[in-house]
Amino acid sequence: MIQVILPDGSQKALNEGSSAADLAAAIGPGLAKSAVAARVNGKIVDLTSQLSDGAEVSLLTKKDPDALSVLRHSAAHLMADAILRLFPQAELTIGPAIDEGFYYDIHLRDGGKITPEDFPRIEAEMQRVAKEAHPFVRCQVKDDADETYARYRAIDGGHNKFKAELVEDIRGRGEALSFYRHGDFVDLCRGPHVPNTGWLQHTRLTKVSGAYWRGDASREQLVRVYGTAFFSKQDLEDYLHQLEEAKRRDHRVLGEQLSLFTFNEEAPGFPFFYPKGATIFNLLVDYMRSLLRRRNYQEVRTPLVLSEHLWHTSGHYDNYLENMFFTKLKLRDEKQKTIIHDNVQEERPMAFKPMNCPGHLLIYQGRLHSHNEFPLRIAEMGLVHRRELSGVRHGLFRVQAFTQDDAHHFCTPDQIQQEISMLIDFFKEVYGTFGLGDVRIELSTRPEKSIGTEEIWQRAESALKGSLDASGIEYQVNPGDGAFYGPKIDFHIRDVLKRSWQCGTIQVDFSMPQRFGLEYVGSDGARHTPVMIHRACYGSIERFFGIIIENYAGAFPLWLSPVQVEVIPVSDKFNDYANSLSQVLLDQGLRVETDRRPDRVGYKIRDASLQKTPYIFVVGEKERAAGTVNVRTRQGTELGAMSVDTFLSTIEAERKPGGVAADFSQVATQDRAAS
RNA sequence: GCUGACGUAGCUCAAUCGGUAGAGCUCCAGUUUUGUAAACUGGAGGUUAGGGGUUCGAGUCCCCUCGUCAGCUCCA
Repeated sequence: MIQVILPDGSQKALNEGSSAADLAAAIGPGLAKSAVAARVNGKIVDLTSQLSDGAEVSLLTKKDPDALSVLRHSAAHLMADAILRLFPQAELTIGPAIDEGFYYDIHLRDGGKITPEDFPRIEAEMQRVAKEAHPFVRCQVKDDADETYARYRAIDGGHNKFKAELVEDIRGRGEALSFYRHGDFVDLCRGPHVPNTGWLQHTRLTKVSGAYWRGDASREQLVRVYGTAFFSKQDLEDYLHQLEEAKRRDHRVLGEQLSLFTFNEEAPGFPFFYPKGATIFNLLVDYMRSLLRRRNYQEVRTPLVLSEHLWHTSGHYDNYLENMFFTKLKLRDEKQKTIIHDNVQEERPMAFKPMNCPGHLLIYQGRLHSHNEFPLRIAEMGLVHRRELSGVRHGLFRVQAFTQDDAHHFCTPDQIQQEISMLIDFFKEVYGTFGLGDVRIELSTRPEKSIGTEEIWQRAESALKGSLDASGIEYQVNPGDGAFYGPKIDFHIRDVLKRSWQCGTIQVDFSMPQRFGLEYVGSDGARHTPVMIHRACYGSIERFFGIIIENYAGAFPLWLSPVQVEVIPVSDKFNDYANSLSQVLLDQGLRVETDRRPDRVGYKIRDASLQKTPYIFVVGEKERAAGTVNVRTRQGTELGAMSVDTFLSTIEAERKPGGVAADFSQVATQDRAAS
């Protein structure tokens, strides 16, 4: 007999040689049926794996997030099986589970291809094998003569050099080769897998793209087929629905439909904001400024173009060159005016700023500072330019010029922790205003390309860590992902579709102040080097704008709506009344439009609704006579007639950033009763 | 940057095998004076992304450049 320890600390006695499946059966028939895999001493393994005496065992059911990746990994095997049957020239490489599902990288001899048109027959084949419920069988291989190994080598033609490379690597590390077989299919795999292919009924292939063997552009081009898998049909349908919902909310499409912004071939990767987009952009800035004022920030403005020399001092030239735009001169030939000399070297070559920090450092240098004015918080809505590889541009999410709500805090080392604590609360408040309360924090440490000594990095990293630990906030560590001048914490927020976006960042920097020779006079009367904290909350205002477009699906809350009220006269006889109403609202600081086009009411209402205007006033004879407005919401609810004063007082709270939606349920009846 | 797909009116899309570039929306003009998600009629709008080639003839076939999209890689 052996004893195993269950998650609740209790012990269970089992026969020698019992598997995790046996344990599940011993606990109960329900668990035996729903168990997917097991976690033994922290490692996820197959249900069929043997348990040893004293092992800590927990059984994974479909509710466990780790079970989903086991399922998806198994689905990758199933897909590879189906593809081999349908594409005889296919050679398998690797096929892992990923966040959204799984993929398999496949090499096609003779340069064939797999397209989405092939998905239905691949899926049909997968479905067929899934229904047959073949068990996944693990085999450990001892030597080349092993039958399973021979079968593996032969399964896709027998000349698969990718497999040979993988096997070589594994043997090089002195590890045993393990294989998984289901039906006729065998694949090299560490496992674990679900018990049998019958678990894989709810799979779907999603897309296909190119990839390189081992992510190396100089190696072979592979076809990467993506799919996803779920335990239940409902989960799969929910996922597919969410994909459609994300498509419906695409900020690039909504940006055009709602006349917010556009792009033009003449300036690839640089957004053009239409009046409505500029309105929202400015509202985001206004809101941020109001918060900055309350926290004693001082806003500055610094140049877009600065000398190349400065970027050498800051370290950007050595560490950020590929992302920078440099100025080039063109000059007419002095003798022959028709000749233009291109790329003329300037005496003082200049570059566009990719970051605002050097400008702020120069401002700091402008006078002598005292510790008494610390923490000194210098802010700027700074427009930065960053050269991007052509393939990575994406709407407002990835542009070549963007505005950072940037700031730099200059402080003493012992002020770091309070500054960071303040910032964490500050940023969370901002995200909450947009309904983005689900915030995740990541700490990134020293990257390969960086400036500063190891000691300085240690200090900066422990300062950040200390602040996070002191705040009692959970965070995840990303080794080697920091900025070149210092470690950082990033804020990742989840939108209504549970998608994660990186927004805010806080970076502790001991290097830059040193490089620029910054000083302050301490209480001891001596000169010291200040610490600099780089921080941005929206991150990029352009990107944040894109995020909230998708988060709200274009139906902005009242305070952010570019047009808050659309006044629609039922015919041009009531244009004067409509104009006078709109003037009243304008005087109250609302953003109003009057639709005086000679069209029918229905047409104009439809138009305003499609533009997602929060409130629509329909006015005609009745309203003019009673001096009222007839209010309709963008959801299509008719609130009935009410006075403008009633309307204004009811929406008062909703007009403020983060304000709750107005409740008209009492108002309309009151007004109706009064009239 | 790499791989693949794509680029036709301001927008969304047609155009059979290589044979006269077309529709809806938008816009403009007129009629209608309109009551809660699209009134009617007419008009304007194009070097088919740009350049080169093949052909009697190119939106369509070939090459180059630019851009867009999906990934890869990278990032705010």
